[in-house]
Amino acid sequence: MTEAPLIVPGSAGPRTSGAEGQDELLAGLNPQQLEAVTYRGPALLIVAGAGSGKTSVLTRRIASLLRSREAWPSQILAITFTNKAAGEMRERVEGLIGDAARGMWISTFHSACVRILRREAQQFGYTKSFTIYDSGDSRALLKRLVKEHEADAYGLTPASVQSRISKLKNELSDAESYARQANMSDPAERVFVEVFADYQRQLQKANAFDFDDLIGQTVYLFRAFPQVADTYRRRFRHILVDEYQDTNHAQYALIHELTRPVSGAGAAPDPYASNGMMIFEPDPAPAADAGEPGASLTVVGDSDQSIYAFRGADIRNISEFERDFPGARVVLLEQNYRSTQNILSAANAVIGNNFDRKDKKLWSDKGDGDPIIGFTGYSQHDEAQFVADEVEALHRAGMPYSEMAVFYRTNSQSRALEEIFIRSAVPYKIMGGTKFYDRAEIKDALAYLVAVANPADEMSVRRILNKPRRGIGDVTETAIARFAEEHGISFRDALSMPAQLGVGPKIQAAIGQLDAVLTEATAILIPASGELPPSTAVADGLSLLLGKSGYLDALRASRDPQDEARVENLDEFVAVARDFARNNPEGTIVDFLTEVALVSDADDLDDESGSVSLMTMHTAKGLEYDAVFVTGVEEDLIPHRISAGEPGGPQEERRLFYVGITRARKRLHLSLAMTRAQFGEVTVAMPSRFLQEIPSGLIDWRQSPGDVNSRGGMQSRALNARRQGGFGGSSSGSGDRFAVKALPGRDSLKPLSTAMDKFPNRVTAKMRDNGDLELAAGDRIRHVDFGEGRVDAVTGEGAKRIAHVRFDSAGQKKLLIKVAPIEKI
DNA sequence: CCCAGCAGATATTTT
DNA sequence: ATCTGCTGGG
Repeated sequence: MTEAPLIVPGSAGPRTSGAEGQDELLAGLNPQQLEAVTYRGPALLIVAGAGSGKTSVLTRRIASLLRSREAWPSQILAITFTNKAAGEMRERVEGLIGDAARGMWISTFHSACVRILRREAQQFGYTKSFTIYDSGDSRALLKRLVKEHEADAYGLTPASVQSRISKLKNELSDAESYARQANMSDPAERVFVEVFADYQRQLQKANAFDFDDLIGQTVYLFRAFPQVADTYRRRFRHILVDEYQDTNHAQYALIHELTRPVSGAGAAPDPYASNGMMIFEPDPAPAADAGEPGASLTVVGDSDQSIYAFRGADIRNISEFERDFPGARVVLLEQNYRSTQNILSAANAVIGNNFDRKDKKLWSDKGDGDPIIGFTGYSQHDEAQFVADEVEALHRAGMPYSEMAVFYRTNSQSRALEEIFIRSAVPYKIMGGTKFYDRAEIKDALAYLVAVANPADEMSVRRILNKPRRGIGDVTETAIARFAEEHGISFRDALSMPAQLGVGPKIQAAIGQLDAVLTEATAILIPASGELPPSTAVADGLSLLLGKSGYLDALRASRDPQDEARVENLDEFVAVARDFARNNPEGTIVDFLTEVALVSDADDLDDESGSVSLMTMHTAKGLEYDAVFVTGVEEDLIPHRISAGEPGGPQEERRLFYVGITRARKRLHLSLAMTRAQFGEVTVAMPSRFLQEIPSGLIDWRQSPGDVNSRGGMQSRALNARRQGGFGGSSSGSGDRFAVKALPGRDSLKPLSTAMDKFPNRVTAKMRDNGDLELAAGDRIRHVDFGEGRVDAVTGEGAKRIAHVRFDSAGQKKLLIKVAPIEKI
């Protein structure tokens, strides 16, 4: 990449002079930002470090294009990473220039592709009411196929097949093209190809796309139907892509297709080229009508924040941008307007350990700010308590809850935090994670809607077949499927002829009733004559389906206490549908299902709600908060254990950690726990190597790993037995709190160990080494926080012995004997 | 066909 | 620890 060209405003390439009003759009920008907003040319790469104001630059660039009349809103396509980011960008552009912004496409890759596919689906064997399969749906389908093909005999699991298919689709590969280059003498490969091909057939039959197809099939569409592609090439004159470092090959290809010159292709394409599969490396269509040049492309990215390699993000898309788009201008934004210098110094020190990156140092003129706070808990609950306490302290000091966020590496870590937050009455909300739409009852409700919207989607019809219980079991289901097969009708249509299925009268009645409900709902949701249904149709249809199917009644009649919550969830879902109607008066059931499929919980825009946000570090990308808590900063968590074996894994984890800490404006807290429960097992955790990469002077440990660690007694000897080793630490000396002096040369190439022996003897009054404490049922103990109690039982062995204690006032607890602050009395 | 009880897998990150 | 899927008795 080139270095940042220092540009004098006005010297930039061909540009239309923005009329009056441009000045305010440009106010307060630094020279690089100004260049990024005003440069006009075919291709622009904005390398934007964390917090360098790229969103502001992007929105102003769009506003500037619109205000100067260089573009109509409809000529702009802006791609963001999440729907939430899209919504925010739209709001900000509208804030700058008002209603003149209406008509722009600002959306994610997936949403944009769905819009295109819905319009063009008929071109290649789909209908516009196609279903979108989420990961769970495709997993379910693959589960069936793996079984049918007996692929498990070759070591294939639904999960592994799913991930392989996804990776291939991200490379625009399909079963056929994969088979051409695979070793087909390997039976496992053959059966994989079979499953892959069958999977694709089933999707097509169900009139469904999976997430990856949304991108890949759009690329296919553009390549197979140049005149369709031309429509969009003519339309979108300015394409802007945010988070470009996280685009995968399919997304890259899509952008490439869209930015080609209009081909003016008149040649009739073969609509069934390659049997409905994707086409590869097509010859560039000749520019017949010497028409429009390709759209202008602006991409924004930061290779230090590339954290989606696992789903095919290819960092080369950004690093080779100039090669791909000759004549591209590159602008570097390095001044950070978000964080204090302490936070940035820590971030720089950490990311500096990635060896294959271009050096880039963020700087801030905000001053040092507060030190980073470190804390080491005995357990994840202890850690969570620290976070909750600190949140409360900050709140009392005047910081709104909505300005605080807690990050973790894996979704499962949110549990402990939730428990403690509830107990501490800290208002919080979880972004992403186990989603509302993942609950069984919501999926059931969705399946009812899909059964109406897209009856070809057999999976959905099968799902609701016996929900609620109608006495329809495996035997009946197979009978229906066979009848449909024999008569060449769909599974759904077979339901309308219960008498011919050869099943008992009771079951016939049940099927007939289900068919009637679906038919009635169809009349509401999809009026025959083609007139638009009323905006309340979706909510009405949903209520009808849930009511007349007996689904709600069955839940209400149940005495399982969980079912009460399920009814509430369904009520909420109906409320979601009503909300949708209010926001989208013209919205159809298909629009509703699309939104549900693509808009995750994290996209909810109600940040005003005054709660602390909990999310994974991945979800945190693009967001910022006054105070940030990064939790679970432990080896095997961040960097995650599984990443260790993957090429580039640890480096990606480092970037992820970097993303986490650069979200903070004023206060950053790094915390970890010495023990963590996973799979019901308590494991001993070690501080993350990344902690040592932060200069010690920047972290103010409330309780350091050394404090919590035992004083090297027998307990930790086993752990110490691990080879200790140094590793090119950050140029800024690693902390003496971490006793780096005791380590061998830092240029040692040995794998880094974070064995606790790095954390010296800093025994505090609070810490104990209970390694040899013998406890038995009936013993009485005293706990620092919980007071006195009686041991009910002791389970586990050695370092993992757990005391089950009934405290006199604090109730029942399980304690890891080795580290719990307890004593026998 | 339904249910209870048990065995086994399962959690990295996301659209 | 929790969820899913299987199995055997109703």
